[in-house]
Amino acid sequence: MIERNHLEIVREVDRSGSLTAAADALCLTQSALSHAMKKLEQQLGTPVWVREGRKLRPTQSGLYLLSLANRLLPQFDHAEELVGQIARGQRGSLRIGMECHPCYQWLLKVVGPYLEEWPGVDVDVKQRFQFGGIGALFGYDIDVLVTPDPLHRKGLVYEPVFDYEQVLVVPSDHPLASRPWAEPSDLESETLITYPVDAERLDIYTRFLVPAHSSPARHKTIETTDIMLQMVAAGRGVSALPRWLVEEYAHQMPISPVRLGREGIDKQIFLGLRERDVDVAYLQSFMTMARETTWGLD
Amino acid sequence: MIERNHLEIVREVDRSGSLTAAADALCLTQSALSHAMKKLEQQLGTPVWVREGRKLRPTQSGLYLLSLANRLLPQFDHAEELVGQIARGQRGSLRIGMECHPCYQWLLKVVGPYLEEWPGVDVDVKQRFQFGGIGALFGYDIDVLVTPDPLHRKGLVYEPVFDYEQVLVVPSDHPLASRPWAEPSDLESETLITYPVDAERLDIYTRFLVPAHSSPARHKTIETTDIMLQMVAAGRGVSALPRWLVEEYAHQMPISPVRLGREGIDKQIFLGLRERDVDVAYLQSFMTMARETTWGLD
DNA sequence: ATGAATCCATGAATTATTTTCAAGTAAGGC
DNA sequence: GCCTTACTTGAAAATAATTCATGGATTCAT
Repeated sequence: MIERNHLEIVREVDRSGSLTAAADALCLTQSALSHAMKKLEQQLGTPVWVREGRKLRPTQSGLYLLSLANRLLPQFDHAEELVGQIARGQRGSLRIGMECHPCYQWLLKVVGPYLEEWPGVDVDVKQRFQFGGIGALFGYDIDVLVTPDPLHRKGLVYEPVFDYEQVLVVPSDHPLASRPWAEPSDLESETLITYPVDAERLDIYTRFLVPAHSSPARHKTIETTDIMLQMVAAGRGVSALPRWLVEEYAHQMPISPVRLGREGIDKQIFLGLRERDVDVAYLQSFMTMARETTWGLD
Repeated sequence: MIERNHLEIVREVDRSGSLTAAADALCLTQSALSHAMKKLEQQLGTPVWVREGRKLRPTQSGLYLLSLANRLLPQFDHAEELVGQIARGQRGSLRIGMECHPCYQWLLKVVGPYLEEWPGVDVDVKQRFQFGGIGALFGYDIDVLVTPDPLHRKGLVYEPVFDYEQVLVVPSDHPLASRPWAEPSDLESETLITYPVDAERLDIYTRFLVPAHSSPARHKTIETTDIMLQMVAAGRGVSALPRWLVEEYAHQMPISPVRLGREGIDKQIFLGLRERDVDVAYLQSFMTMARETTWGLD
């Protein structure tokens, strides 16, 4: 009924003062405008203008349509601008899923500069997924998954963003603190503090304790990194975290990193995303910035 | 580019969950929708949906378009509803021009009930016109003119709404108060108070004093009826006003009406409007209510 | 007054767009 | 595996928008 072009005509006639001038401005003939508005007037059941001499005077309906045009047309224009930005990958929402607890500290470093560079992108972080991180990716609950386990699935791609060593954290005055590395058996008299996730997802079990058939004296779980490290500093247990993270906290509290085994446990963090999205500019940029941020940590 | 029908499609696909269902709801074929959206996607440079199995998942652009649709489409609907009301004369603006000072009191009586009956009509009253009341009508500054002088012009129509007698107002204890009528010479010792308009527009001059070559001792002008009558009541002068108005105020203050001359001065008030507007329902109704309100005054 | 110029309306012809029709492809259910 | 469902696509048909050509009305200048 009322279409965008009708509003365009009403606005332009008001601006330029005549059908003829408006037609020029809109790159149409005066006749086209006349026909178009006549049809609209028939549908509305009221004239939009009345002829007065050789001028057009807007009727009440015309005045109302004019106000409508001035209200709606800018919204159409703005919408097209915005969709254009989305199309060019300059705008969108970046929902980041985290399957790696301590990575949250790292993520905070990446997000700050990223938000500055991509003002059109809204960032959100999710840490709990009903069907796992990969399910969340497929289900479009998230756009990027931060994970240490790049489980390959068709339609997903992974890219490593940084390597780090997973170390044991002990109080600075702990006997292990001065040892070059820890043995699994060293933990048999300790309280091990971890994030509350399945043991299969904890490297200290899968790659250190389990192969040696060891286990800690006690096992506690804590949600947040800060509290976890305060517990360690207070001598209430030991934990396993990335070396860079421990070194960062070591300035503030009496904790020390200890290598896990002679060779140490090396880990990699990957960013996974849907194959379909690899060309989206703001996602690509996130990958790049994620890799670059790493350098400052090593 | 983005047209109303595109938004309509986006909204309906979201509602019904598939192109096919949306097509049914919109009374079009599924193919038509597919073509229409494909064209839009080409213009925008981004898909609106991506196929996922045999479902469509909205992209970022699609989600944005959906929010746009939910925002703009109701405005289109509302606009059409409103224009329909304007077309049926149920909505509009009624700007009333007054060329007759005391009529303002009368107008107040009309407007109250009128506003109740026509909730869609905005009423405004104007009392000063750069090119006279008729100029204001022609210039679309007002829609109705309340005037005692129905100056005929092509394109205008007048209708009498009420008759009244213009009387002299004197303090109740004034010698003239008990006389059956006043003579022009009676005013030669009086202060005459009038509204501040040209003498040619004051009947007490044109139809009473001037024919008798009389004039009052002094002439003062006052803008407002209330103050004018308080001045009269206080014995500071006499004035000329409609009898109904004087009788109304006589309950509250010591003033009395006196006929002007043996025959009295009879006047008529007309409503003038543009011929083009005579069929507008809310204007017609105003005329009717204006006439009816009069009855209560006689 | 009269003629020229300006502006809008209108009907017919043309052009463009939208819609349908008729296959075709791909995924999901049995 | 086969049937059903849902979207695509290209071509044809239907519809709508636009232009062209013209006419009527008003204004302006002579």
